[in-house]
Amino acid sequence: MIRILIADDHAIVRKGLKQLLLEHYPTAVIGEVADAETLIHSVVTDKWDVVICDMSMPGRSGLDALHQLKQSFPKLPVLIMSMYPEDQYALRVLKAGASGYLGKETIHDDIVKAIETVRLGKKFITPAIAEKLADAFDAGSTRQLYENLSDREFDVFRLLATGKSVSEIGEQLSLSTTTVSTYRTRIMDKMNMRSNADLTRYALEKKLI
Amino acid sequence: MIRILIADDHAIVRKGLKQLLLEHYPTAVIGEVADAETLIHSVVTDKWDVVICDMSMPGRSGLDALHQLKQSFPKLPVLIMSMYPEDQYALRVLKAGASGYLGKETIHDDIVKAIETVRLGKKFITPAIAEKLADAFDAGSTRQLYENLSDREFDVFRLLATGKSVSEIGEQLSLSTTTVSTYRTRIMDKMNMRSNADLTRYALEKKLI
DNA sequence: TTTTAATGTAGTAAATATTCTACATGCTTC
DNA sequence: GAAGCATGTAGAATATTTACTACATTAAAA
Repeated sequence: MIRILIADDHAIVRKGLKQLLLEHYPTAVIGEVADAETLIHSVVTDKWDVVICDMSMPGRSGLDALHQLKQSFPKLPVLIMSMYPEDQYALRVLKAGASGYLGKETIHDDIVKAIETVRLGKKFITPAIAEKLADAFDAGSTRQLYENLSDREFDVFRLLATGKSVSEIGEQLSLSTTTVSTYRTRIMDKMNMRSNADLTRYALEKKLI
Repeated sequence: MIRILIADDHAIVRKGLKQLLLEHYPTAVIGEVADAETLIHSVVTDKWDVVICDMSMPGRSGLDALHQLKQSFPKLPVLIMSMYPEDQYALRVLKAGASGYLGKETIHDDIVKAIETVRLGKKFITPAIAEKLADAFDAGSTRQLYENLSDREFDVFRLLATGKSVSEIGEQLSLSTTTVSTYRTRIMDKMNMRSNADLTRYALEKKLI
């Protein structure tokens, strides 16, 4: 008999997930919590085999909650789910100690396999994420993403994040636009991002611009 | 016996919502569709009393689908739900002919009342939205920049802000990329911006993405 | 001290995006 | 009810960006 705790602020999502889980584990005990506080509390007072936690909950974020959980219960498997298909978060989440990452798109198909995997103490990693992971891990682990950029790359990164075009940047730095474009590619590569908007978001978040 | 059609791309959300509805309407017939195409199709071939539709579905957006629906079936009540608590969208959605707007936060509590209301041909308006509505009528009130955008433009604006390229957007909305580009120009014009990064920044600030 | 990996730099060809123009429709406005 | 603007939509020509490749130079590792 498995005991699963669901943490998500949307009642509908909890309901749907619970339903889904019961179809596969008819005897399971399913707990539900709607915010990070309660999640922590529930983990302290009850015993769970797996926690499934949404990334974006009000109050302290899922990531934050994850940190706390892992500090007190390093062995409790936590699966993180998120609206964002972007596996940009995936790395962050795994680094923070999660046992797996599921986009809400795929959760329906993957959840059971994920649970089986993490119950054995293993991590559930989709191929796409595995690749990202491998790439990211041989570079320094606790460093900020942008710290891996070379000086030149960093310059370009900031200019891109503020919305400058590659040709404007080329002009400003007296470089060929293709050179700038090459930097851009390398930046995207190192930072694991796909669009300039990602750079802008990131830079805003880190207060780099 | 009520017939309700659910349109949402997340299987879990559909499942949860269905569950929820069955608790209140044990005899209800609940249909599920995962994208706008199928939604339209299903409305044409079957008869439904209410449609509950997610704003942000892949392919044509919920807003777009809503337009089409309303064109062919002006009297069919459509409830729009959205992840975003912000009632930024609410006005827009109501103007497009929706019978009500529900944030996914509150749907759990409001859905039954909403359904009962719209079945009578009335609109379901939460107090928060009512206030917005009132404000909107007050001409002097500071109109947000983005409120000057047409629906189509707004769709494109959001997608651009999240980092989608014009061609991706064209594909997603089944438009020529040049059309999307034209919208982009008009958006920049109306909002007085010059780069996609500006859009991203703005959208983040206003919590539109 | 080789060998290897990272960095700074571009060119060419291919892919994308933008500009400008155009046209049909639907709503206002006078 | 005609005139005019806002909207939804694209095509052709043009401009910009990207992918791929390449090659010194330097820094790091073996």
